[in-house]
Amino acid sequence: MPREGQAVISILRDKIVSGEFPAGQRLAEIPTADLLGVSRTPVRIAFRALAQEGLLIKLPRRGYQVREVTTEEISGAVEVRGVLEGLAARQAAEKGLSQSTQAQLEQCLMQGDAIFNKGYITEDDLEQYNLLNKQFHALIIQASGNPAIQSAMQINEHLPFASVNALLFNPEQLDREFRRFSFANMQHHVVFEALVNRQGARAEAVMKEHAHATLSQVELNDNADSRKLINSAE
Amino acid sequence: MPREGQAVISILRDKIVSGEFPAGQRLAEIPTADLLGVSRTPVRIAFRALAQEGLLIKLPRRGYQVREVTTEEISGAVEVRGVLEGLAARQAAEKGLSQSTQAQLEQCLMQGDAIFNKGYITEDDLEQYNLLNKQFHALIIQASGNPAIQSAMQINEHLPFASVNALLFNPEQLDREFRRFSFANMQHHVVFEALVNRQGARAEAVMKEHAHATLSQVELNDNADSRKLINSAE
DNA sequence: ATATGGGTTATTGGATCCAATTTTCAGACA
DNA sequence: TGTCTGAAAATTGGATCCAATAACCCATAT
Repeated sequence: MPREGQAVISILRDKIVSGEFPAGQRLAEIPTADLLGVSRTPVRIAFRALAQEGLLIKLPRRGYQVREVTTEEISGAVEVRGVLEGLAARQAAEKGLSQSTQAQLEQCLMQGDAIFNKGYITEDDLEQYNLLNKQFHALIIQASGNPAIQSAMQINEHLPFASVNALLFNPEQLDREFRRFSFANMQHHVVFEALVNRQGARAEAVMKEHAHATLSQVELNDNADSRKLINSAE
Repeated sequence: MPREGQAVISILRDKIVSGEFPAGQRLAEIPTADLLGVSRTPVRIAFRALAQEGLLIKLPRRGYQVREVTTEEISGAVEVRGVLEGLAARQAAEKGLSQSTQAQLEQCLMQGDAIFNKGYITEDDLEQYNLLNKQFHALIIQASGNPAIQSAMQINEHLPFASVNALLFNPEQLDREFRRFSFANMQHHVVFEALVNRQGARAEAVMKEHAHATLSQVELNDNADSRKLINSAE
């Protein structure tokens, strides 16, 4: 049985978040199907799914359109991520960490320290840190034991630039980025400490603040061309 | 053009949340298509959509299954709703209410007061209050100007019993329910006051607490049979 | 008696066909 | 020249057809 359906969704999602399909672009079924070399059926399903994710908007009788994402929306989504991850941290603290989760979080922290203890960073370092960061956040959401948090974040996570999975950095100012991400790594330590000590409110507050650190408002106003996006595929 | 697609999703969603398709029930495409008198295509799309909403889970090669919703999941979803609506209230307070929004919120409060000033309630009252409640919450989310909040709540809102749109009450203890909902209405007043006075943190805290009030933990442990669900269709 | 293997069946996913509706363009009339 | 009307084209959505694959069952062999 052809099992391309999921692939079509991923390909189209990539083309959207990478900017290959620019914001505002209209997408019809037939040209898209031709482009991907599949029939209209999987494309139709993909369009619906991506519309539900919020990447496309449906124009009645005119197909779909790549959604415009404004900086207001991004900061709104970051704010949402903050409260959701804050909630996850609080619930994880209240519930207590399992042995295994605690060990895995410590592992993340140690590997992060190794990166920043050098005193400088390279692009490769950031790529590696991106994976660690992703894992750290995923572990805490897991540890909260609240599946609704993950569901609620799903939609947000697909918005380009708003996701934890997409670190945005400026390769021309690696020293500044070093300070930024090294600070983020220190915040991870604080969150971890709060989790271990069962300090729910503290964990929540730090995590909420941490959401802003990952994507600072300053970045939003920077020149987009000079930035680089590490978008780890799922 | 046949335009039943959206209807198929709604019908199936109804059958699931109403319990006509009990939790754990397996659903295959062909029997479902026969049942609804449509072809497999719209059913397939509906299954995918409902799976993304979290009402169905996909069993590889075995179709879909109506998802079991545990009380832990419900209270988890209520918690998520709390932080999201809390965020909405804070951002609405920080941003300030528009004239029109303030007027509409006042309208909701006045109509709510009219219901509870009688000193007792009927089932019809609760039905009416359900609409007011829904409108009140929707207005605040709107007023936050943060569309990501709405997106994030979307998934949660489809979980039965966790939604603002579904008030759950016990018609055999209308006096107790009177106290509960009259208290909820008073909380609305406090939220409104905080919003008008631009007290973001206060609005957030009260709203977060208010989420718990709508569906108290006590209710979860009650005998389900004696309760009645008002589920206003969207 | 049980386990394994082959064949049948159930079931999903993609491709194509068909119907319906809207949009758009062109021509005609005011 | 502008506007209105009608027809054609574009496009979506549903139905059906076909292929592929995994589950299931029975038979046979150890």
